[in-house]
Amino acid sequence: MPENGGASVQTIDRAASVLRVLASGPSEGLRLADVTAAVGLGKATAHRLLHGLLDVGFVELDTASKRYALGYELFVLGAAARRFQIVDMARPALARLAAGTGDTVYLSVRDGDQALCVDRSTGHYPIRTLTLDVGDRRPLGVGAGSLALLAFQDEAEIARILRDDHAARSPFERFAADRLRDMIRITRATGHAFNDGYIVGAMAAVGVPVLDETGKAVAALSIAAIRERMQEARRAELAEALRSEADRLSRMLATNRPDETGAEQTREELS
Amino acid sequence: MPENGGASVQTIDRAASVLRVLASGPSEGLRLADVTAAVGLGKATAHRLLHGLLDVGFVELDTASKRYALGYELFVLGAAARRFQIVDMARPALARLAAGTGDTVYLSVRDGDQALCVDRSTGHYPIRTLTLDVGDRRPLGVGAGSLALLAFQDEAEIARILRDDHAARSPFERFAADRLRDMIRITRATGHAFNDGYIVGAMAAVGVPVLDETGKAVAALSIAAIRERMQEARRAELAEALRSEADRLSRMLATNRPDETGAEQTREELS
DNA sequence: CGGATTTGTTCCGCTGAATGGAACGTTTCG
DNA sequence: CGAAACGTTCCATTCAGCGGAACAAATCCG
Repeated sequence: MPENGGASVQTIDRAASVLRVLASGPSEGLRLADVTAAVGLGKATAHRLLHGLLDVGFVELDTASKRYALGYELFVLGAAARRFQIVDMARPALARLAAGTGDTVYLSVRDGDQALCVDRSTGHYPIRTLTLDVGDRRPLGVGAGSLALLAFQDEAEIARILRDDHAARSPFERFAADRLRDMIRITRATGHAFNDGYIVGAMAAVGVPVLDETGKAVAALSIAAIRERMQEARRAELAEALRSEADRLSRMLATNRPDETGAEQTREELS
Repeated sequence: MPENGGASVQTIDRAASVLRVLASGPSEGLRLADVTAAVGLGKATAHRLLHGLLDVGFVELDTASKRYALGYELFVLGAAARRFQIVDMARPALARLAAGTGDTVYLSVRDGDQALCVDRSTGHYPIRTLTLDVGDRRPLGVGAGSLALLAFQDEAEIARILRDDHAARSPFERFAADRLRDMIRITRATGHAFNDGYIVGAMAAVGVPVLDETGKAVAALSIAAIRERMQEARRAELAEALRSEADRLSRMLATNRPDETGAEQTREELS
């Protein structure tokens, strides 16, 4: 029984590959031949998949140039993935934090028992500390943002994760269950998570949760810098800056208003 | 040979149904049973599809609550459908126009040989004229926004569409090829399209193109109102307001900067 | 301009991927 | 605690998807 690549449904797997190829291609779209080459399938197969995706609106075909591109339905579905709306909402906050501190700022959300980095913004400070890429995952609890997410979950949830996820955390030796329990306590007491070089020796990071109405963390903002830039006093200031933006986001989530861009109000012209 | 519903690839069609069900459900996600009921498939089938989608990251499963929701990969793909980025960019413009005029404002993009309405904003004027829903399509040329899109395409393209798309336009008797040719000429001369009750008698609309660097229309802004609110003078004012926002959008597309939210600049805190 | 080549589309017989009924666990609820 | 609903796994059957090949259309080039 040959291992096929981890997909449980072949067609879904292949269709997803096709979509990803289109996503990474130019916005004008790709020709059938390009798609065929990139996904490594016969042209008949690629053609059939593309037209299947065309039927459901995930792909669009410019009949003149015969170029395939991602379609409107996919855009709609992406926008309907509401958990991630926070990325758009938080973009200005990340930019302000990066500009204000000079360091690298991350936005993470909880995804199952992992923290998923969904956005990043880089400040001007010359030594850049890119420990996480957008799309990267960490076990819950490992790293400042991830720890902030874990510390503000339900008690039962935390207990389960500490108990079950040993395997996932094992590559990070400083994050065993008993050490994590202490960290969670401190995080809750101070309101922010602190990672003092536990993953990469020279690097430290602060993280704060973004809470929903029920007080559960749905996202985390964090800042990473070399340890010299993370001593007591500065750390407190960073935590404070993070907290202020995180609160703003919490309020935005609660009211579901995007951001006060509406400052510029235009008066009535004709009625 | 029973008609199955128009899908050329069954699995893609079914998977798309599953995703749409998840999209229309609550953001906490849906249980397997809910999905099963909504798509009308056996639970074994629904389960397999969901796990196939899980493998490619289009769906996420909260293992504690056993709820399925749209996943991060779908969000990423949606964001990669760059043609539609303009929706986010244009939202403030639509809001300003709706507030400033009181009427209904539409954003359309070209999709093949159709105009696709991708966003709408409603003003306060009591008589609302909702001729188009978001997601609706019209043949290119039919309606103010659609006409603005058509008029600013390549010559060859326009010729082909006028020649080939009779069938698509036939439900709209006032938009035959020869009449359209005149309309296009006028639209180009004045810089805006005008639909003086050609679709729905009591309704009129103005539309302007959003041009890319090459001068081709990639989108259109339009305003619809009852004919009384669309006389000569007001029409000119509306066209002017649309034009100004459309130009702004063109510039945004060219530079690919989102919007000048960055008004509030935070000063350096520590470096 | 016409022949060669590359690209796109359709066809069709074969096959294994997807199917779904059923049986087995697991959770939920009264 | 027992019953009902829900989630997961299994497996024989079959039809959906497969892909080689033939055909058609567009593109290149001498």
